[in-house]
Amino acid sequence: MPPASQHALFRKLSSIFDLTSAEREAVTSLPFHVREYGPRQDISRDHDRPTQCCVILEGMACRYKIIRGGGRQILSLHIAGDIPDLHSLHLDVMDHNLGTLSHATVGLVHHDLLRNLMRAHPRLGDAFWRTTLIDAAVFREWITGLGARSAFARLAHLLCELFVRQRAIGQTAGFDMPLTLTQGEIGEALGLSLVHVNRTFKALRAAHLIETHRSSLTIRDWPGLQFAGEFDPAYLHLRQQTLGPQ
Amino acid sequence: MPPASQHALFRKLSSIFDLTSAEREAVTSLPFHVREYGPRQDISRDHDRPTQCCVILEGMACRYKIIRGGGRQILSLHIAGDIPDLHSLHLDVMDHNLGTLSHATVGLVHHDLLRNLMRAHPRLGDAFWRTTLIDAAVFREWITGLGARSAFARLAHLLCELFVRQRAIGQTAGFDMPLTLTQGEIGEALGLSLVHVNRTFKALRAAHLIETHRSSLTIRDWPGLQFAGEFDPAYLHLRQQTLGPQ
DNA sequence: CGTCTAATTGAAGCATCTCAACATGCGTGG
DNA sequence: CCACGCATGTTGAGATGCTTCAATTAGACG
Repeated sequence: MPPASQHALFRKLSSIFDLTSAEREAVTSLPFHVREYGPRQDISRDHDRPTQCCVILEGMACRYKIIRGGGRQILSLHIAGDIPDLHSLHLDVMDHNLGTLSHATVGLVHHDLLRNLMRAHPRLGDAFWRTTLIDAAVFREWITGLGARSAFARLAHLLCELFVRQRAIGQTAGFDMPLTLTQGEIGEALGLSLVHVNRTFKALRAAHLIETHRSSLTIRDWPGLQFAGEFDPAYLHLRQQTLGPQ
Repeated sequence: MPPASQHALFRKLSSIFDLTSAEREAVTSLPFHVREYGPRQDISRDHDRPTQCCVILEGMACRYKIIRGGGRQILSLHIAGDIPDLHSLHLDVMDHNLGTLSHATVGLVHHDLLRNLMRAHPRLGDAFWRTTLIDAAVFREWITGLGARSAFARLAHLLCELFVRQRAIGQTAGFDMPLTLTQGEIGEALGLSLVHVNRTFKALRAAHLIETHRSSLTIRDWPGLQFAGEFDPAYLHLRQQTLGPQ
């Protein structure tokens, strides 16, 4: 149980509520099995019956579904601290795939151990439940974007969400954030073609809202970008302090 | 605590796992406050901080968000047995609205009572958690439809979902099901204009997949409709027997 | 440097939207 | 029981946001 793994999970839960020292101890002593994945590898697949959950420790992963015709729809993006298959604790069969986007390190924990932890510490159980509820809140926001917003607003919104979530785990510097997703992957998430994502990036740049670099992005006009994306971070249900300055 | 309310909630939980007699007793003795709503009334609103949860006993409700410009995006549809604001137990602030579509009867239960129930019966707690996870699974499927499927497939999929869910609670007769949603409301759910929903209905009829009546719909070709909508009921995570014959 | 992946741009096509008109059905009051 | 009014459903025609196909450029890495 390496320090990095404790750190990511502990930070995640702390970003949600205050742990007592007993709870902290219990989480910290959870035995993880650490595993490395290359980019574009599946962690678990549609129809699988997982027996463990994974905490992302490093890198980026996504949930996705395969569409008839060969394409895929990305359902959510996951960064360090996320537990993207926590639902498998109570939903036996996977109804989607979970895979990496970049190189990633994950910590694997057996379902039984998590169940025991939650029985012994009901408040921790509630905190884990809460993380799955926040997941659902993010899904709702994505539905809204896909159903009712233009490509311009959708992309702006996605960038806002990534910025706030990455800032909450200390991965941003000022208004710079890492962005290793390809435009094709962003298209798979936003339900847009690669070509149109490219044109939409161009439009966001032309509106002086962002600057793009190789594998990072700078927000030039944060209020403007939020407005363009109709972004209100409330749906992320972060504690006030994790929203950070600005 | 009228029999109808017990019935809907009990059936819901039974459709998810086997209750012991003690658990059954505990659920059955939950004190509900029954309330009636007219069509198109809000049960709770964005930014509210609910102190109770509602079980739909009769009628239809939906979650929705208001979009800049006045439109709205419907996020999910809810029928008898659903607890569409169960998330408020752990997410203080509503990030969307919850309103009725038709006339509806709901049973209200205070958060505290639910929390006590779950502390006393952890397996019931898991069952409630599971219902919110199934909600999230439905969101994922909607994201897939909105992001990657044509209007034709989206509408077919929605009808399949409504059919299976209504059949699971005994609201269908053969291949007939009630359908009180207006085409405008369906458009708000599918991210389509009212006009295009109308044309898509016409196309589904022309393909001999469905027949439409005033406030009900008959599925003429169930395998065909499922194929058209790329519908696989696995994401609803129903127990096998509630999937019923066929 | 050559090779590979990702980003960029142009041009034509199409799914879906908007605007507008009209039809149908149902409830209500006279 | 009929007549009106309102909500819902239906259809036509033109506009547009996004897609697809195709080609080119730029960057990263051995």
